[in-house]
Amino acid sequence: MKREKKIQNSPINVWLIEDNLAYSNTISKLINNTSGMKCLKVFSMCEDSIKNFSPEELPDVVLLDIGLPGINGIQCIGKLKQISTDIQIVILTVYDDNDKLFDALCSGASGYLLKDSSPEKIISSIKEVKMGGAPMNMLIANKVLKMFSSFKQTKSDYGLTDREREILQYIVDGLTKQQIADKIFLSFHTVNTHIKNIYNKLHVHSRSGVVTKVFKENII
Amino acid sequence: MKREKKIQNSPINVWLIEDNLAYSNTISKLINNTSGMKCLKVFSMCEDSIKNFSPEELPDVVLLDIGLPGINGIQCIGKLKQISTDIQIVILTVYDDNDKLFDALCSGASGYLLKDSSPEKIISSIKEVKMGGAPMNMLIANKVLKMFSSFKQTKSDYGLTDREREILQYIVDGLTKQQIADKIFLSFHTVNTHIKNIYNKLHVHSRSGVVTKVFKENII
DNA sequence: TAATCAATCGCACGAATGTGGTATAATGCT
DNA sequence: AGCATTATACCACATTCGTGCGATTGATTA
Repeated sequence: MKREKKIQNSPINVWLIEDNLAYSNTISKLINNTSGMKCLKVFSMCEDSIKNFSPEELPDVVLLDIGLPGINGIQCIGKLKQISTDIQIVILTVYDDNDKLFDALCSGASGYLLKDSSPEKIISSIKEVKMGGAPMNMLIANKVLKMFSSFKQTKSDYGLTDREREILQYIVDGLTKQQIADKIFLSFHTVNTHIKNIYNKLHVHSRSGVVTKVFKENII
Repeated sequence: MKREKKIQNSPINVWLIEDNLAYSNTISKLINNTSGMKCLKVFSMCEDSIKNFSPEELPDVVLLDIGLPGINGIQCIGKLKQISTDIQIVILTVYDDNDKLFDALCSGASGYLLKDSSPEKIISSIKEVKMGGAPMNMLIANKVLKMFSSFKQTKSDYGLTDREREILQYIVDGLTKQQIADKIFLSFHTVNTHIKNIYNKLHVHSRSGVVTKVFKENII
């Protein structure tokens, strides 16, 4: 009973990592003026946040500005997550380029906000990420989804036949011509011919070339 | 002036592809009872939506249930996008597994809602996607971001030295030992030795093996 | 100081590769 | 019926590869 009450009532412990003093003042005040959350620590560098922490008072949510001096802000995400995966990290930045966004998400960020976000959006994002959500600006969410569609494999085929594709797979697996011949009960010469044709179709002249092409262009 | 007014006032043209009649009735009524949007067509199969369309009356937004009979709902996304990339597709489904989600996003979906979403969420999502956003449920957004962190390369290294890594890159590029030697002004024998060491460290015995390992385990 | 490691260079040789041919039977298309 | 494609098979040969061995130099470390 007491425990339950504590969990419900304990404010969300928010840390802020941000080098712009004016902005960090604004945000920390905003948070502290909101019931249900407290901005307990403010750092201007990632290093400080990692050094100055004690295991008892881990943050629930970290608002992190990437692109500030000192070590790479992106790396900071990983280091914080290393301390505890329970720390939810929300990026708060002016950068909206795909590279930073992608790197931040890959490193384990749970949210991504641009600095032009409204105070209401920032507050709701803190609540949302605490509840297991992934707050983002509309623009950011759109970029994230577009990244997926850019993953879409073009599946080049180069007009390979089924047999050629089969043998190509064995080449990628590292088998020699003789091993391939044995495996699919063909003559060494037949395998040799197929490989010749594969090389012609893919315009390569070596095993390394063909394997690299297979992976880079998602053949097979 | 007149044009501007038309753009502002023309309702969002929404299509619904959904085989559950009760649910599709509910949703289409919900949309038609909301000012600013109209549900002009309802299909129970993807095929119908692709056949029965005329270039003049393209939808702005399609609410698509994946996992209904007929062709794969995922493929439907691609086909609709092929007709026009301006069509914004929002998935509306009961499935929340990573595979369906991933495939849908890769195929070009601009939003992903679960069927337990509130009517308000559905309406706001239609507006949001029209404005260039990417509406998702909290749970879905979280899954999407988690997918990114699962991409994170482990960067196996196998204790390769800088020189070895350099030569490994040339192998991947398809150069022969002699070509590598010429390129970095080394003796053929030195390159040979480096490659021997690389093979030992990576536990491979052929060029195909080493290249495959490089790509599968993100070495270099 | 001794030891270890990385980078360099060398030789030898069997195994495998890449490439130039040619040829036959089966299948499908038009 | 004729043509194209595919899969099959063979030969030959120069090139390249993989791997066994050993050796010297310089830098770093114990």
